[in-house]
Amino acid sequence: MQPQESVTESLAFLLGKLGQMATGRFADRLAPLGLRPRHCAVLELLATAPLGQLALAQTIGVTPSVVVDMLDELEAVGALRRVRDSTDRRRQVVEITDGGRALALSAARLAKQVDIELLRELDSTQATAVREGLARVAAAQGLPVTGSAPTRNAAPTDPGPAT
Amino acid sequence: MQPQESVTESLAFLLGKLGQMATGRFADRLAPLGLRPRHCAVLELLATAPLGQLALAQTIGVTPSVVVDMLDELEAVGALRRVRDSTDRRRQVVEITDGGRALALSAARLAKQVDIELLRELDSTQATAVREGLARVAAAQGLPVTGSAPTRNAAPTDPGPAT
DNA sequence: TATTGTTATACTCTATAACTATA
DNA sequence: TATAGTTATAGAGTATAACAATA
Repeated sequence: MQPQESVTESLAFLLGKLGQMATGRFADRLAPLGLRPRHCAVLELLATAPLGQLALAQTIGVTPSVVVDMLDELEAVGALRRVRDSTDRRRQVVEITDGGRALALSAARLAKQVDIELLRELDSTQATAVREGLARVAAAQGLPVTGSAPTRNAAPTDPGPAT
Repeated sequence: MQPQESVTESLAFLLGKLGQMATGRFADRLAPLGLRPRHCAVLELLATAPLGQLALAQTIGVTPSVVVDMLDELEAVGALRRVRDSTDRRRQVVEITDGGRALALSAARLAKQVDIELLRELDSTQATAVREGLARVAAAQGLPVTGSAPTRNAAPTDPGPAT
């Protein structure tokens, strides 16, 4: 089932290479929009409902300070706004703007284009198998449904009793 | 064929997340050996034949200065040695040691273990489909056969008239 | 005292550019 | 002048820790 004897033929290693390549490609496409790949998870999450920053961080599986940066950048592009919560003045609720929704849509189109290029050599059966297989792997490994992956430890499934 | 409407469901994005996760897992396993994932490509390449540093850089698709660092680290672990070329004293031929071969073997075993964990939820048909599909994608995109992926542009085959 | 968001800082990975020693 | 390797530096990505305002 795993016929390779070498690291470079392993799935672990191959995924790393492909991930780097795919992210790079997508980032290039996204650049003209003023976005980077990780921003997309935020936009798509907020498209569903406004969210506080910590909840956001937890959901996409990154640390809060990273969220601050991403929100700064997205706010600079007019894709969202932070609204102080009048009930709890520590909180800021993050809301997507119409511009943000438009960006998310454009980004989704670009991602689809990249996908087509990546899958160029596969027939639709193979492509589907890869897609579904990887989705299953991601689910089994507990990757956040949406959002960028936690780099290392971080058990996002069990954030503990906090909040 | 690409039924998703969102970035976060795209293959491009998914590969990025999975790549990060897989690389992190593998790095954790490798750490006790004093290795990191990228070192493995070097070791496996050298296992075939000694090589000069520039050739090495080109083959695995990274910039020469990165090779210097990696070789320093691998030499510190006793995995290889740099031998000055007596014909052309600018060159250093890099040779793997027995220790290096042993490390490469251990690393391959660890990679295999990680693969098994990653593919835990897939039956062997699906696992094979994913493996073969991804290998095909990698080939189609021109990833270096062995070694870590070039981050972005970098046409290592044609460095151009610059310098 | 705990929590929300922020800033400051550090570490990894990778790249470019300037430098050395040879050729 | 060109090439092999090296060093110095920079940028993107992420994380931890200390801090301010508020609860």
